[in-house]
Amino acid sequence: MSDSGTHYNPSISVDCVVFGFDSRNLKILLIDQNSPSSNNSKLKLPGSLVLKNRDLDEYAGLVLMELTGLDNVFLRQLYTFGSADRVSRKQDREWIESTYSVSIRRIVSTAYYSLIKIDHSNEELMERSHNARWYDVSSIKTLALDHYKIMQKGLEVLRQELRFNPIIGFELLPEKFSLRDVQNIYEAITGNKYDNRNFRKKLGQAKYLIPLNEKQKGVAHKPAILYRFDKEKYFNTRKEINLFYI
Amino acid sequence: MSDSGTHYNPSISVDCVVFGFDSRNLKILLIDQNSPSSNNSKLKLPGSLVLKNRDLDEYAGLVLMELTGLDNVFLRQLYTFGSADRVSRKQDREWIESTYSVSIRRIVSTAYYSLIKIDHSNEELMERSHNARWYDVSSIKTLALDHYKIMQKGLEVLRQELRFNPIIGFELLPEKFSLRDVQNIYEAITGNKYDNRNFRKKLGQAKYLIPLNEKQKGVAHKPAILYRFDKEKYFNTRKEINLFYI
DNA sequence: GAGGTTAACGTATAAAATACGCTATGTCTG
DNA sequence: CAGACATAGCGTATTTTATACGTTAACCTC
Repeated sequence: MSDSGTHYNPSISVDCVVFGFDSRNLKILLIDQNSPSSNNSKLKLPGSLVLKNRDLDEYAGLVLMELTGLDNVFLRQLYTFGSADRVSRKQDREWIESTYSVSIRRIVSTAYYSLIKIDHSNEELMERSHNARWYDVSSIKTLALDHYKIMQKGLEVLRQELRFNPIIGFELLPEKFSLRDVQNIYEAITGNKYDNRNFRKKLGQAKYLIPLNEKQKGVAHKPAILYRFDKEKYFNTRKEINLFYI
Repeated sequence: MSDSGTHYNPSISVDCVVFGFDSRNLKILLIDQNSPSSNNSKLKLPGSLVLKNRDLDEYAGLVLMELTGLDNVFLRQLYTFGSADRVSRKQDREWIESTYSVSIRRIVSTAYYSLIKIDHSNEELMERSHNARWYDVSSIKTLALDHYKIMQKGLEVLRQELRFNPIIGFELLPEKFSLRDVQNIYEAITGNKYDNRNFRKKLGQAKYLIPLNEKQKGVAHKPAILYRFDKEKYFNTRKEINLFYI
């Protein structure tokens, strides 16, 4: 975010773990921190120091809006990373100080995670204006600062959330999708494999999946019927979960 | 925490939602903010501004340690509250500024929740040195600052966590407990009622509940066998949860 | 020792999860 | 254009888990 340095709180930041899905693999939106002043190229999460008079949650939304151009996306708080030494490396500190024109000491960062329909995102724009691209989550082995740890936490929470809340699967899917897409996204996030016949039997109970009069085209096998997600039906027909594990 | 004012970061604090259980009701540990300088008595969560060079998570443990004298208690991050106006009321700001001898603007507070065996806590000490007492959660209708909202978030996360993780039930129970105690704690937290016969059938499958050669005494009905919780067996016999809801 | 109260065990039924057989419908290849 | 192939889509049988509820047991109080 661009603003005069003195308005930033030099000890509070937000970072966003932005997930997407390309019908096969889970993706994450990362910024290539390459700049004239630093010669080592390193990937980082989108994020920013927080302006002094801004709500934290609201500010995370702004950061995401500026990056993707998208408003009203799924965005939730993840965890707050507050190790005293998380910005202790000289090059990290210098990068932040030159970017924001502030003198920093320690930064507590509140991380958020967001789910985005990848086909809604303007990849060219993100690349041109922020050097941001989608990466395969499984291909990422290291990130700047403690951002790898933050990404891991994002994955953990995403998996946990998916157990109770199928909606997040639909935040990542395009408007029209096949039942196989749903299974792919569940498998990509949980790491489990499901029997296709039983999986679709389970989905068949869901009243919020509306079949369209449309099929896949150009696939070298029987084309699947496409579905859409009915948000209203979802909230109306969802039964109360009254269950616990021993 | 007592320290020279200049060492506090004036924009970051921790607050703790501390839950206990008295074999019937869910309790919360609160501090009566009554002081010579303020004449209105108001309850608040235990918490503190954070010293500049301290880890956030570690610092929450210290706050709890100073309050209860207990170390190594169950303590997890809950949520970070970062509204720009959460300390906007004049009396709130003045109370904080005089307590910590710092000038504050906005405070982002990271909230934690903790589970404590109520019989391990030294109630007299907590009351004498910190004006802290256990209150019935259901009796609390309002708290200082945005602490009521924080408490609600604590309850929400506790309920969510109890679905997958029975251990938290055992963090609240004493070393020896009856199956009825377990049911009571589940009912107190979830707000659901369970059929006692089916509930204990379910518990019967749990290999980590070890029956003791000991019964309740002095109860006006058939005395229940007491059990203990075997942490090792819990982690060894716990089966993988491979389930999701549509 | 009768009555009250909760523990503890049991049985019958419904619902959900799991395993796996089989046919249908499109594209691609020779 | 016939046959291979791949995934969609439907069905059945079995096991596991949840739910509902009947019954006896062991302690207290009066």
